[in-house]
Amino acid sequence: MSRAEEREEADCVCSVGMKFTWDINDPKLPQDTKQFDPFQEWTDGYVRFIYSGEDKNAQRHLSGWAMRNTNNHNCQILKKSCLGVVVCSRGCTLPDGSRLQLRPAICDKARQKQQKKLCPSCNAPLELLPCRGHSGYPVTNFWRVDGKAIFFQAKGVHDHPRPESKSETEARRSSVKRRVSSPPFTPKRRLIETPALGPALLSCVDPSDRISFIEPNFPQHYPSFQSPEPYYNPHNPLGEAPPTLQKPANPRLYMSRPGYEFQGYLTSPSYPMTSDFCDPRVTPVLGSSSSSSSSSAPLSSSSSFDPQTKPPSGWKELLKSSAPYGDNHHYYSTEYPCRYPSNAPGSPAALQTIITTTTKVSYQPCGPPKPPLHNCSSLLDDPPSSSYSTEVKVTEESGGVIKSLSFPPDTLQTKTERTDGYDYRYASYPNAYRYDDY
DNA sequence: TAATGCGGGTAGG
DNA sequence: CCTACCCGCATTA
Repeated sequence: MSRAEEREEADCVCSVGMKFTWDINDPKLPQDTKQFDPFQEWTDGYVRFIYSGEDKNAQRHLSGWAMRNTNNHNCQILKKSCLGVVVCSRGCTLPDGSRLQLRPAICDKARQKQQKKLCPSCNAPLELLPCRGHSGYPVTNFWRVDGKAIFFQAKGVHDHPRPESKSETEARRSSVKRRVSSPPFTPKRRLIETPALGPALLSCVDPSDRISFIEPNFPQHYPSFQSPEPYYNPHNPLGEAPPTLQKPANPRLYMSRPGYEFQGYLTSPSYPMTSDFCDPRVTPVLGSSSSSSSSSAPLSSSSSFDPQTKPPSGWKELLKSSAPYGDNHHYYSTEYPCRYPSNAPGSPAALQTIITTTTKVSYQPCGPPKPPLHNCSSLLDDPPSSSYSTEVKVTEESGGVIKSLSFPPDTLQTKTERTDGYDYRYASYPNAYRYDDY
């Protein structure tokens, strides 16, 4: 590594993972990592991190978001997709002014049960707000162990509030259990998911729990990475819908940007493109949809999102569950900056955010048993020592064409139009960029 | 009871 | 060839 790079490393604001140009599917991942990222509980956006293989949280593939295992038939890469968040279907406000934002149970069965419960606060049914931050599909997280490092890659921008973190949920459960075991009775209806305390409970939980994963030792080296404050402001009173594009400078945006676009991973234009960011190789192609996509004409058709057809299956349930809603669900539309991201206020690029990327995934069938697969370990068998050449990567990938589209103008309206109580949630399906196969 | 992972299998693109 | 996703199974906490 050159001296210059080292220096860059020192004052670079981006994560170690973002400094390299890699994709979770690459046969070879950066091997010369000298530094690891501190564990990030609330990753969001198209980010990459390289954690130490020793990091307990990374080992457990932890995430603040409720992520469930997804079978990608690739034993080298663990894939997880976001389940969203469970909220009160009525969007009621808890005594403390916050809103219920439960962590969806990971287990399908448990989740179904969970959804049958009622809001501990207003007794309205609970609703699962699915995540659709990745082209209308749930945000996905990928984990891969390679050498001494654990590579993490996330795709998509969560378009829903944060659920309780795992530790919060656990804390709540145990505290409830305690309460239940000691007192002779417990209001039955409170047994819901364990009630009311959505955020309220936070006050009962040891503060350390809120960020404490298994090893809370990591000082946030990258304060700009994760905001301690969820971008979704649960305290926002229902009545007053905040400025739509109000996205308070969201620190998390500052972390995910380098390196992507070149690969076709896209990066949200909303991510600051300040020059002090790392990856020097990056050549932002974002705003210029036309330039790099001469051959992508066909795709532009995808820009005509049709919430009615576009959204994946999960949607039906969505509709089903949200349809009954009345009106006071503004918060869905107004408080999810992710869906209506903005960078510089007033920036036209504001709505172009949710760009997604379809990365080619090398399907690596696992296990030798069945078909005489070439050992899927090929991925790992690569001489770990071989130095990783980002340059190589770039050239290889440059064969692809990044297609980009701008959000249709109506995206802007989605917000104001949404008065029906549910359609707003399906208004913006990006699918703006695609990675073209040669 | 759940969280997690795994992997077989399906559907749609 | 992929991706998303459903389902059951096993292990662990």
